[in-house]
Amino acid sequence: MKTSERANSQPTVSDVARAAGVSRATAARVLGGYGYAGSEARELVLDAAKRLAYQPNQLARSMATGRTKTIGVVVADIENLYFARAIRAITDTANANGFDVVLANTDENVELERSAVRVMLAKRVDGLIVSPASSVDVDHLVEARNLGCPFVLLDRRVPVLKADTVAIDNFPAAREAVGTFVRSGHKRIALVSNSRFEGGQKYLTSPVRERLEGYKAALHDAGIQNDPKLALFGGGNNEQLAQKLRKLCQSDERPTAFLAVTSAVALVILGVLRDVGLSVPDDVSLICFENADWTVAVTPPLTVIAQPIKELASAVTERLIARLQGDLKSQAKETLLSATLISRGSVSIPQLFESRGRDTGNTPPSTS
DNA sequence: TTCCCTACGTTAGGTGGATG
DNA sequence: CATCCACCTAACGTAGGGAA
Repeated sequence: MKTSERANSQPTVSDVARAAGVSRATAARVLGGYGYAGSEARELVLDAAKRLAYQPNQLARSMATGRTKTIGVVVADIENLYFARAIRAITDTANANGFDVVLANTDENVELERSAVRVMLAKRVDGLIVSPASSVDVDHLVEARNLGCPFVLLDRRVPVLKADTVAIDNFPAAREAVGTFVRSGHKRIALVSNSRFEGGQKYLTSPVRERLEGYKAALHDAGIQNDPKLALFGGGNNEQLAQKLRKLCQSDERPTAFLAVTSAVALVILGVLRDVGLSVPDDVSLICFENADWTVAVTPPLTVIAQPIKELASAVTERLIARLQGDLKSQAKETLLSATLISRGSVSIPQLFESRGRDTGNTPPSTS
């Protein structure tokens, strides 16, 4: 059956070639921008393509090349601001390099992640960008690699995979944040996360684990004994986290400072503080990871640890594209980007001190 | 039921003609 | 003979039709 005889079919290279009076191959080379083509033939082909509103058939192209020019992105939570911003930058970078993006959400669930990777492989994506839910259950990623589908890890490190990774250097960032509390005179400092903690620290995602380690290191630096009750984990449930926080805030062992591992957790903390009648920074100091827009719109504006999400996501995409464009031999590379503490107004000297101060900028609070 | 063949649209390598 | 250009065609992976 001839192409032109099929009903409802879009014009193909054959149609363009026939309309232009050249061979199929010549038309294909002009339209594909490869190989030789005379200027006269080129003009005829482009004119015919315009007349027929020709659009390349990506399915056929993929069949011939074995490439789909598609990148699969598997992240834990697309509602999370951090990932939303990352996806935006990944899409921009991918598009600029001629790639499309297919997205999957896993809700931090390894089974969903496994299934998402399977779907991506079935769709024959050229490569994957993954923010793995687990640093232990990664057999599906090993399988993807064995099937010739390269991947780069976004934000989370999984040493056992020896994979290209682009992440934030969380340890010093958390250490600096806690150090800021310490320098203001805080001794009871809590770390708050909404992660699951069953099975212990090794089951935490690497950013949370590294922030926890940075937190502990800063306490150690200051000679403050680590109180396990002050590391709070919500188990993926905001209400459960709020309950734990409420209980802690109403106890005699109430912390005077909170380090939130995400801006979403900071929102939960602010809600609880309002409920129990505590204010920031007079009663409690607060620093959170993520420079979310709302953190400057609240009173006081929050001191945050800003992460270079755009750079992170661009770097991860560029790394994958480099792999796809032939860099299959070079060793896996781990890139760590620095986070920056931005001092605003949510850290002050704890209540037990006679005088109060507040960080109003980059200068340390007065202790006079 | 199983096996083989063809169609789909494009790419890419091989071939050969025209020209200087 | 070298270079440029255009044509021809195998191959890609899968669905579906027809033959055995």
